Amino acid sequence: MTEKHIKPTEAELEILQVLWEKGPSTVKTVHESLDGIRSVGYTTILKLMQIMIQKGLLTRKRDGRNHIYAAVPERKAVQRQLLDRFLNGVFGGSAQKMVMQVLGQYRASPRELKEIRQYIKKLEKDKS
Amino acid sequence: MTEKHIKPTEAELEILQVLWEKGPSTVKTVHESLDGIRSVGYTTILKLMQIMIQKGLLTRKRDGRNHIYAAVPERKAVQRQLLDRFLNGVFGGSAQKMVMQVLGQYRASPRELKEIRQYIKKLEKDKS
DNA sequence: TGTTCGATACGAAGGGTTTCGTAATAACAA
DNA sequence: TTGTTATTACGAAACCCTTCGTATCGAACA
Repeated sequence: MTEKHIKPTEAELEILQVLWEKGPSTVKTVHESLDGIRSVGYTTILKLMQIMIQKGLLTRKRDGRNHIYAAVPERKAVQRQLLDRFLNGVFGGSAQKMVMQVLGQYRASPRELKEIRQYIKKLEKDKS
Repeated sequence: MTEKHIKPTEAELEILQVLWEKGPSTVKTVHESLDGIRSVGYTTILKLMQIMIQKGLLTRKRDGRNHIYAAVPERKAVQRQLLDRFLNGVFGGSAQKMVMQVLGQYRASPRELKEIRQYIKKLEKDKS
């Protein structure tokens, strides 16, 4: 399951998000989730999910007259890959630059900042 | 110059990177930079850069028989926009989750970690 | 069995990106 | 001026993603 090149499109990523969030679901469920955010046809989602099966991004099993779809790659794995590409493509591979930009751009709550700081301290300890 | 929707494609982003890095350049320079990384034709880059002019991503001026191209949007502005989309699309908008994943995934040097920690402290102070 | 109705399968259009071949152009040199 | 060469302009193909209309299927029920 450790696919070399996971590269979901934007629409595919939306679908994966729903499945990661809700667990294995029908097309109907996924469609209802997404249609709430942006208007999109039922068969559009269906088609996308069928394509995603061919690409190996989803699996499915029959359940009466429905299909139940499940995400194949794990959320973390996809995030890791996309992050890697993004970091290299947009920030020249500098994790530091990216982190600082994120922290400056979105004000994390004091609690979050503290947690991040502690996480860094932990990393610093683990290293030595 | 504060474009509402800056959304360079991948190829366009590569070109912008070169121009941000090297400053205003000819097609030849950009092509040589990119061709070193992945094989791509000269006229492909030329065409892309011409399209980018139409989109307002680049400007150019004549210089003898050449054109000198320059990036229009600032690096930081593009990074900010792309980061915003990425964070929302991939990490559900949680800066904290993303930062922690980045820090865990790429080991920053002790010096970088320290700098980030200090930056956070600065943020914490500014807030109060 | 035959009808109904929700779900699936499929084709094709529309839009965008990337690619490159070829034609036109302009500077420079002979 | 004319030829040579580097550069630009342009068109079109190939590819991919997204969208949806329509056809098909199949379970449930009368």
